[in-house]
Amino acid sequence: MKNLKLKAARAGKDLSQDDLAKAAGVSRQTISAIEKGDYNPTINLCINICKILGKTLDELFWPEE
Amino acid sequence: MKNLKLKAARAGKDLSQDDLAKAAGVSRQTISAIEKGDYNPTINLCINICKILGKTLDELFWPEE
DNA sequence: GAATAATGTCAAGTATATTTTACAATTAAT
DNA sequence: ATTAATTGTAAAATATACTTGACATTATTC
Repeated sequence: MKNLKLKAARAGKDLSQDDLAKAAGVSRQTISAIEKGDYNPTINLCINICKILGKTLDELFWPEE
Repeated sequence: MKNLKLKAARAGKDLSQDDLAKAAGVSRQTISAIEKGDYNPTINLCINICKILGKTLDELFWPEE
């Protein structure tokens, strides 16, 4: 399941995957994979991404029903 | 930094580390290490733990100031 | 106070998150 | 239509989450 909330939040800050990756200190592929939804990032990375995008864990990473 | 919120939530459900570990499908050492704070679990595991304990990511895993 | 349950911790192994490099596909700008 | 920027994706390597097994220590309970 894709993470569209992350994609939207990133777009809302006008950041490319590469911009966000650099800000979060990971590779672009990692951001791409998280948005694509086929993997399971660590919570510290999620927290880092949330802080950069001004969102909370629940807003970006809590699964829909 | 210890995760005391997790420890408290677990105690609130009267579960041992081993009980929670089994419910979450991980080893007791993993739960111990998360509570002790010296590592960085995956978000899927965090979500799983939250569901078992009836809490949200923000309640258990968002860092204090 | 002995026995049992719960927890801390360590070392060695396995699974998997993440990187690097690289190229193809799509979108936006000129 | 071309160029540049953004994104999808894949293979091989590296870092690290997580397991297993084992023992020590701290509560609990009898």
